[in-house]
Amino acid sequence: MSVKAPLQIFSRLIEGLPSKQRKQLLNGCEPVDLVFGNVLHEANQPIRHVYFPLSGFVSLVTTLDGHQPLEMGLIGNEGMLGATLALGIGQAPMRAVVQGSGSALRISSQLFKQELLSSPALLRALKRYLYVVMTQLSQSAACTHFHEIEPRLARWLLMTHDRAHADHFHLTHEYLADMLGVRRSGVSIAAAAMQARGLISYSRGEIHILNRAGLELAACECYAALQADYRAQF
Amino acid sequence: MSVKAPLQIFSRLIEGLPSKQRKQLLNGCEPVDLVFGNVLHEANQPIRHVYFPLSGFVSLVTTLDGHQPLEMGLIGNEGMLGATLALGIGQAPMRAVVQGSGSALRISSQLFKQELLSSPALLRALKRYLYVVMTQLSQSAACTHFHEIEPRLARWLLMTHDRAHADHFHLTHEYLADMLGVRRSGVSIAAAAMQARGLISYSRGEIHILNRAGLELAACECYAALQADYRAQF
DNA sequence: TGGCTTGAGTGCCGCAGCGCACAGAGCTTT
DNA sequence: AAAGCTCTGTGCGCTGCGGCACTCAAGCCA
Repeated sequence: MSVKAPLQIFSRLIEGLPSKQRKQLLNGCEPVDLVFGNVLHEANQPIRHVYFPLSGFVSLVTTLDGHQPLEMGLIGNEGMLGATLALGIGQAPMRAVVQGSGSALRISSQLFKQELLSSPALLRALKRYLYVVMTQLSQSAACTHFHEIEPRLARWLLMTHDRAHADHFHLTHEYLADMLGVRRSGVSIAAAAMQARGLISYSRGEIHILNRAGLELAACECYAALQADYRAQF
Repeated sequence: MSVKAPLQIFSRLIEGLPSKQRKQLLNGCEPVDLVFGNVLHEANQPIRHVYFPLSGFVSLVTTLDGHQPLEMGLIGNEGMLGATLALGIGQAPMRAVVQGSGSALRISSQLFKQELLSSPALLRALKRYLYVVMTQLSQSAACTHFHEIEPRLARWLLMTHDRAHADHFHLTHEYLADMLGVRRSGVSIAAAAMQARGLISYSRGEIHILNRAGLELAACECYAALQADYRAQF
């Protein structure tokens, strides 16, 4: 995908700013491609750029010793990467990996810090967003622990669907297994069940969302809870 | 336990402030007893008071539909309850329950907000603390998912030990099971194993730490990781 | 066209932890 | 002293999932 204008896809965080501050922020931003698999930053490493995904999306993953990674958060055009700068901390708490190719706006950390100083609305938005991220973290922690693979997979697909702005996206079972912290064949079984019910279809990594309403029924309540948390703040 | 001077136990967060700002903050604080089991605030409810535990400690728990609660964080004299006020949000992300009876300092949210405005060092400390909390959330999410009961229990006992400032504390297996999100008898088995190895002893809810070094070996690396995260900021 | 790589289906075994249930042991209450 | 409650030990059957491994199908490359 090239860096062409992402039709009608904006960063919701930026759009929420008053026009003057928005323009100034956009002034410091440059469009970039998000390429599947790229690591935007590692855990405990400095944040060089702040990203506002547009059509692409990014996932935050933690890694634990000899285990596969585990996804803790998904960031699309409803959010941003690098919000911890609002805490005055230029370090990333987790690894950020591009989950879905697409476009984003980015701005250097230094410029962004300046923007934070001159744009109170931006700071306020970031704080709210940070709060949302915290609630998301605890919600998904509990979800990961208590819920079974299939509802979690459904939730995950819904969240990805929201951020991909498309009815299909490329993701292998292997990859999904990493996100959910489970075995690859566990995903295969859950996905097959959902395909059999006509909720999705997939082939060689191409996943199509066929029945979104059905998926919502199949997902655990965490999906709705996370949405509600976001809406409560924005 | 009465509200007598908690000998030599201070709030590390407050102690880190420059003396003028510290005094002013302390001025607005009142000592209170933390009583085991008390709920200091519910999830998504307004924060009335900010607490700085001294000898007592508090745990943050999430609840999911029909499941037992699950602990997401422990707060002792190294931290505070209500840090989200630094985000300008007067709402609590999770339920806060007193885990260990003891003392704390508390201050009303309103007064605290004023302090935040007049004390830049306080604000900075809060921001750092919030960052620590975020890293803790993701670390324990992964730990809860991947690690087994025994190492998790050991980690939990260590964390409690740090915050209880005593070699023994009162906690039933039932309660521990809730914190870890597991079955009560699962805790019984893990605890019995650790008792057999001479790491702890317990009887009717009274747990004694006998061999801290051994516990550290039995714990998963998450304990060390969490400590490192905290130290990196303070 | 044939081989290679990647993604997915499937099966087998093992196990940690669940749900449940009951029994015994130690404190508390009257 | 007896009754009752709370806390812990223990057992049984079940299941979701891990580890592993093999097969097959679909693209890709030469």
